[in-house]
Amino acid sequence: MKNIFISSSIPFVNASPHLGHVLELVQADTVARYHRLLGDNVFFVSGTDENSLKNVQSAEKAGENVSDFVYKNYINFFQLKDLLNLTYDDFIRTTEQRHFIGAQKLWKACAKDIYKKKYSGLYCVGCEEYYKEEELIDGMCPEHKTKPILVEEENYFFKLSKYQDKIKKIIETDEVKIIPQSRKNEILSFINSGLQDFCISRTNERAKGWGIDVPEDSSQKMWVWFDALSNYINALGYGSNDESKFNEFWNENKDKVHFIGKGINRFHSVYWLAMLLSAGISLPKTIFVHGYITVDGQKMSKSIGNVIDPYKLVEKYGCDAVRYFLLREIPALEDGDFTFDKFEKRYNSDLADGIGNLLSRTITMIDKKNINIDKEPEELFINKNKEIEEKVKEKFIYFNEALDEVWSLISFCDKYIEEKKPWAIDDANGNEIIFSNITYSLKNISQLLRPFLPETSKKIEEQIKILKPEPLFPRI
RNA sequence: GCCAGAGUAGCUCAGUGGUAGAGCGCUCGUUUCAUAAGCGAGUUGUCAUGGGUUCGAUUCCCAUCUUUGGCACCA
Repeated sequence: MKNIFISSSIPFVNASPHLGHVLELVQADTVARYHRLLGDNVFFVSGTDENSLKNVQSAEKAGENVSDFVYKNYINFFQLKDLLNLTYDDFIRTTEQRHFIGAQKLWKACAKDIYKKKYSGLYCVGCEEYYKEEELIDGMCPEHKTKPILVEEENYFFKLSKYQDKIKKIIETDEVKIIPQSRKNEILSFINSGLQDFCISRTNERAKGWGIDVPEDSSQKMWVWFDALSNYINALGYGSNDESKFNEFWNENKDKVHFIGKGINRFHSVYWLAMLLSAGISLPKTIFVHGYITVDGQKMSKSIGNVIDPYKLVEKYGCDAVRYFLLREIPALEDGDFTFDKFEKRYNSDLADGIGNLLSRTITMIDKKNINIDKEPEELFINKNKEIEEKVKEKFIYFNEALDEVWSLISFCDKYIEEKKPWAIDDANGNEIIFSNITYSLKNISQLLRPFLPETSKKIEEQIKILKPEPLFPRI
């Protein structure tokens, strides 16, 4: 039995969750469940990033108190757990006390690499953001069409440059493994372009008083990424009175996996590693970078109005149907596309007509003909099941391919039934073997599906036990 | 602009120096245990475009186009 730490990234709470957030959570959950089934000691954590200035701006726009606004959205994210049958062991909000303590401890642990520097830039008051000269249009803010003002500010910087060679080597040698390769290449080329120190604080004024104080300098707030990344270890009690979990699952443990979206790879694969190196804390083992979900080929965005609400989707189709679509139709490490048409085709052909129908026809015949299914399965079936089991294990992390293998076993069973025509057999003996083969496979399929579709897996087991057919997925 | 990846049947993708495959969809046939499901057969492609290397390229090389991503203090 080994310890495994698994994290999802922590999304901003400036809006409700969409299908893209759910993709990552379902992927991470599937892996967490898989390892628990293998007997590993899993700690799976998710959370919300609540200190960003974006949250403050969104709250203001909505005319709400920032804390209330953030809380409301936090609830929407947290409840995804029940919605999608997720199994995090902990959920950390970055406005929690434990996170503040941990973030500040990490800052202090990096103190030798932190220094103060004057920074000047073109600042748009409307956007509350700095712009680079080349981003301006005719010297004006592209958003507000006003002339930005030259602002000078003294901020804290982190000596990222110092870690360039070290990080490069760590990534090249897969000491920290970035999956897939293309994302690793991207990071390497970024590093090769030269790492510069980065700003890790902003003035209280610019942060609107929202965020975590820089230790021993309450005139500044920590830049949101510096605090946010530490959530992973803070959830394990880093900085608290009892750091035993932190030691057990992080510092003295190798198996640590971050699930992130492609947009935040750099923060994890470069900044985070540098911060940990600086603080003398051990590094994650794997960074698993997934893609984004488009809707009918377009980016999901509020302005287009094509944002898919996971709550509505689950309400309409059910939890496992949504989990199945995300894991089967969206390639694990690339972008994928959602449309209701694709969703329903997938649902009908794989879930209703595939596993659902196979179970249904099997149970009905066993029940009607009162067939004994306790016979030893034939070698053909034992071998076939073993073969699929191994393939699923091998391809597991490429969820779509692993599920494809499970479905090939379903198809194998359907063909076998067709060939044997058990409905035309009166002889109980012949049917006993046939259905022992099939139920043996169905039980196996149920086992294989446990991490992916936990509810469905349970239902299959139950139906075989009580022999009462109940559609797993009613056809749409 | 620079760098990297991708461009193969309606869709999602696999693949190979010797004139292409899977699943889904669709059409037809067939079975009846089943959620009008299952099974079988069939269907479609200038393998992005233009050159080059080669006896021969979709597969190698070059260019072009399209597309996706990265190009730091902005998730």
